[in-house]
Amino acid sequence: MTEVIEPAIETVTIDVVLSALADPVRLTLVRALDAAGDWTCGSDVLRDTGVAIGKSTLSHHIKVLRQAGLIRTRVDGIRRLVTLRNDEVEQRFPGLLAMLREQDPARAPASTA
Amino acid sequence: MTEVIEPAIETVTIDVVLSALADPVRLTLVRALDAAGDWTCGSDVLRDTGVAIGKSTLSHHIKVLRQAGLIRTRVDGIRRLVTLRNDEVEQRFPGLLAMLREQDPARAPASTA
DNA sequence: TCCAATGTTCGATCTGCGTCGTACTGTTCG
DNA sequence: CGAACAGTACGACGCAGATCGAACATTGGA
Repeated sequence: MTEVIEPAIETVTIDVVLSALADPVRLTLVRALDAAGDWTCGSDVLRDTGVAIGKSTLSHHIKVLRQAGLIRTRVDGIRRLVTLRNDEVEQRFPGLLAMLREQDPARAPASTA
Repeated sequence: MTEVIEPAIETVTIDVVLSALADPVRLTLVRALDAAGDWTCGSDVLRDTGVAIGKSTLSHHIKVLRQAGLIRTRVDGIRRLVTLRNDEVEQRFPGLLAMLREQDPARAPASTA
């Protein structure tokens, strides 16, 4: 009941997903949520990633990601918690999240030699 | 020797690929090249897909796709032939091209019921 | 009830980039 | 050599979207 509306995963098209992921800020957010693996406060993600944007801009990006079917928002008292729709995205677009995880600048690359 | 310079597939990042595929025209071009499966003249792709853009714009998009490591350009006499770097892209980003092929509006969707 | 905290919405601004037209390059052929 | 063809390079224009600040909404607690 405390979930913000989001599209069913079957109705999500790859076109919209690609547009959503094309922005560097949103890509960072998705990667951070993927790394967190659990419900996370939006502003906490901002702090963790070091992305410097206003709260209205963050709200905008979260909205885009949610409408693209990539994340889910849950109302928890005073704050909104967000999470990656991991399994659903994996089911609809197999391997997509793995591609984002690879070459993530926030994680230490394998070839640091 | 008659190949236009292109990045090695290992140096291609998912970020750049996502940005390249975020544009609807470029997405159409990639899908058309994927469907063609062989060296194709750029202007022929335009005609086949029905995309209405000027030739300088087409040249721009082809350049973006090539720099993103997705396509290859070969000089053939007076014209330039382009092709998808199918195997390399599949190796680096497994499943990516399949995602684009699915839900391709140019191909008849499976569920036309 | 009043206030603080978190996030959304709205309007305005500004930058990036998709688009076009023209000029230019390179190739083939007469 | 010169003309026609295919594409590239470059500068300019316009629009979509990223960003911000301020006002508003909602919840929790004092």
